[in-house]
Amino acid sequence: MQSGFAFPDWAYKPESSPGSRQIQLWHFILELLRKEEYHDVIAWQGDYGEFVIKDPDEVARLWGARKCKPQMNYDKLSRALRYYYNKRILHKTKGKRFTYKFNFNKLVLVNYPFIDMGSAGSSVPQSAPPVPSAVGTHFRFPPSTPSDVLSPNAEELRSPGVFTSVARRAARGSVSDCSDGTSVASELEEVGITASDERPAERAFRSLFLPHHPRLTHDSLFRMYGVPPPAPVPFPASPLPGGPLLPPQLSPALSMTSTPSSHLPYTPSPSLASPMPGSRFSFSPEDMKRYLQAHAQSVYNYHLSPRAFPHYPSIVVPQPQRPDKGLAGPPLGAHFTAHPLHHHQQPEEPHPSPFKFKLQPPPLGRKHRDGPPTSATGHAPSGTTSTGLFVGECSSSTGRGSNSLPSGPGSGGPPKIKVESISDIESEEEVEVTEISEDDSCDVFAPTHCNGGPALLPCPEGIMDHEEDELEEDVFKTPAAPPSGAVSGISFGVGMTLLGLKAEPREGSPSSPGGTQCIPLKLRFKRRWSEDQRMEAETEEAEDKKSRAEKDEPSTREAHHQAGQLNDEGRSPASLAAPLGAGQRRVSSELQKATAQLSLENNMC
DNA sequence: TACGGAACCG
DNA sequence: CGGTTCCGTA
Repeated sequence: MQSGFAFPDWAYKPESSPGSRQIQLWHFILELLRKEEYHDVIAWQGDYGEFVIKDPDEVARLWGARKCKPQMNYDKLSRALRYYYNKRILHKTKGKRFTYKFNFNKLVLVNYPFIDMGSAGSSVPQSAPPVPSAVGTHFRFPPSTPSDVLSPNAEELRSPGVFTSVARRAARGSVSDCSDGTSVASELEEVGITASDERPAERAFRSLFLPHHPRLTHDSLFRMYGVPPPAPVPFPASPLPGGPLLPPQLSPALSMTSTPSSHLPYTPSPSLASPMPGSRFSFSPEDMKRYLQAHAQSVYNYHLSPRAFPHYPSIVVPQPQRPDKGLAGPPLGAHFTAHPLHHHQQPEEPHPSPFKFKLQPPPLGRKHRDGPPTSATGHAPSGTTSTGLFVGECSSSTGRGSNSLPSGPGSGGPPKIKVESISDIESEEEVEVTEISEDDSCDVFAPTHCNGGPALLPCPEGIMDHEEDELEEDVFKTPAAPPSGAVSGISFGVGMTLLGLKAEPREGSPSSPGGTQCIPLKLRFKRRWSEDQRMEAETEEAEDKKSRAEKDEPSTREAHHQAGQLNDEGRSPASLAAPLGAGQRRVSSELQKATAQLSLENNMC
């Protein structure tokens, strides 16, 4: 058996992945945002992540088209958006009509790396959202099932990301199809076939994700995607000597962990460099990676849930390529260290790759409710759409009308208590702190064991969950800076800054085994992270708890227990609870990890 | 215009 | 789960 280091199921839930069939509203919004074509209907505005829906009806229409819900309208769409508030994916910008704000810091991109929203090139005028763009990178496609995963190859898969902006172009078409995208056809196309033109979006996505490892066989890809992989991969064959394989499990974890920070130093990120506040983030691979990482975590934390980002595996952040040393040893961690992937194509290159995207089947109407078709509510039908397509087929049966159900609470309901998290509000004053969660990587990933190798232990979900809950609010409200911060910050940038961590970690532990110079830095960062993290964790915990308290608890706890055993650093309950003491432990663990990693990496160093 | 509960759906 | 639909409220 292969070691299946597969990651636990729970780790992947394909359903919402980018490639997966159901597109999520926020994904969609992002897509629209990135396209200039739609700038008149929706566009970035103001702050980082803030966008305004200029033409609500149109947006709704587009969305409806995408989902094959002809009856969609802004009211409904907005409801959906409102649900995002709780998830913290979005916030409403108060006072401004139709204006919402993404919580990029924690979320998104992860799923849709390709979206580089703002990047658009500079083309976008002011509106350009400073959003981080495509961070495509390594996002791995989550296999549906663990079983799928399996092969080591798969691992490799995650390969380097491609950070291209491809996305942008790619995305374009996305809006359209109800019919078209649909499954069947598209699958075929994508499959490798080229599809050169159609559905750019899909392709793009796919391309992004695609692993470029040649090694991956179709099969593997196939498994991963569930779709046949595109054949040719544009990337060079594995550059890594070691072969792409490394113990997968380790690497991911490790890499995540240490990586981010460590590299930072070396790379001057443009973003940092440039003071641009809020403005855009550089698309350099490094940044992106980092960003991604960060997001990744966020995501998790976020609740976006694993699916969004399978735990570390997916991310694995490739290390930023080390500029100088080309050599790049094949550190383990890096399987994919960024190979030289060609990120090149920035401009808008279309990638030839198809992506699978399934659209959903035609809608049925809803059974119950509907009533007589109220016939159109008057959406403006046609016309506008740029891309034309859309909705062709949706069967719309729905005519929702009036059948009203009594829906009343009627009987018996057990009293539900809802607890809302009050704190949400915090956003207001919230500190922007945090963010840095990335460090979770450590914990979260703790997985070293988890995935662990050979055995796949199921990582306790709980851990994550709990942790993940949400720490996130963080930056959300940030004024404008996030991008840069985030990026750079990812590791510490933001955190530091915000937190005031400043760069100085005390380097308590003197030596690192490797002796490498690198180490120290890494360690430092780590520590820092850990600390931060802790803080966050605590905070978050508290907050969350409120809200979720009721629900989750039980399970969570259990999970924790396990967790505790497995990895200390993975915040066991205790650790969380315990402020410092635990922290130390954690640190040490981290150190170890770091060390380990270093050793791996140290080639580079 | 915006919010959010509730039921329902896939 | 992630909406969609509907609705009452503000």
